[in-house]
Amino acid sequence: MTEAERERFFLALGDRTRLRLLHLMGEDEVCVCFFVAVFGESQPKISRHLAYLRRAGIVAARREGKWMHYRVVPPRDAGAARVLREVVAWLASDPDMQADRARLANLCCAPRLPAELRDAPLPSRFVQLTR
Amino acid sequence: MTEAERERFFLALGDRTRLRLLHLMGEDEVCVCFFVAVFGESQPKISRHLAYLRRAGIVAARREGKWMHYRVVPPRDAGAARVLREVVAWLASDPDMQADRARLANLCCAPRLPAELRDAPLPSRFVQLTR
DNA sequence: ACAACATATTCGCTTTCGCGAATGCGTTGG
DNA sequence: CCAACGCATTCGCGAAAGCGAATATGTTGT
Repeated sequence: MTEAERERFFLALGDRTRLRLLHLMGEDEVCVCFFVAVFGESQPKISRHLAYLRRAGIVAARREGKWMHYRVVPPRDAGAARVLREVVAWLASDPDMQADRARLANLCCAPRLPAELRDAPLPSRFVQLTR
Repeated sequence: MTEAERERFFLALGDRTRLRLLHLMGEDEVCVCFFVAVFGESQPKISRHLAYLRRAGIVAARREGKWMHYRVVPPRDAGAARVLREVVAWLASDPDMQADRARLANLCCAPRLPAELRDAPLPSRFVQLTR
């Protein structure tokens, strides 16, 4: 990992929106529309921050038709991977971050999803075998 | 630790000069003049970066007469402290960073220090019992 | 008291970053 | 084929960050 890549790695973590994104992903894969819904932020803003994290090698994207899923991936550099694991653990213990998780859970387990999430693929931890 | 403090923490790590400073300190305390000598950078530049790290709660300063010593300190937040420990370990395995350590060692163990370091207090790992 | 030393801080400039608004692009359903 | 959807990217602006040069501040030796 070059010096510039390492700088980009830490700068990518130096923004509360990007940290919230990382925490909401956790060990799971999350669709972009859920980030927009949980954070109440504009879609271009979320998209730009995800691009930033992607360029820093911290998340990976997977397209499923028109739906884009994102997940945290361990960076190729072992040292960076260890740092990132500690970061995610740190975020997991934060009450404000946990509120985001709660909002995601409330959303996904609601009797009826809002219109704009009606056909959205749920994060796998919320997928029931019977729907 | 507030959201803003956490952002500042990561942004503080998002600069190669500040990372080199952290690595050169390691577990030791280092005088400002050695940073200037090893990096070959201007004193105001080094000073400003140290101030940045200080404000981020990553280093602490100790004045000894006119000499200023800096050392890495564990942040008060336990999560931040764990992340920082991983960061320092990561830096320790980096060849370019190790070159800085080598330059510091060469400097401190030289038969004669350069004039501007003549009276400077050496990092404790280079202090011999007999001088 | 004062000059010299070591370091911190400010000023002004340039570069980089974050964001709303707008737009571009790939996919999908009719 | 085309409109609608989901998302990525660009534009332009304001804010933040990095740095050289200059200066301020505390300490020390004469």
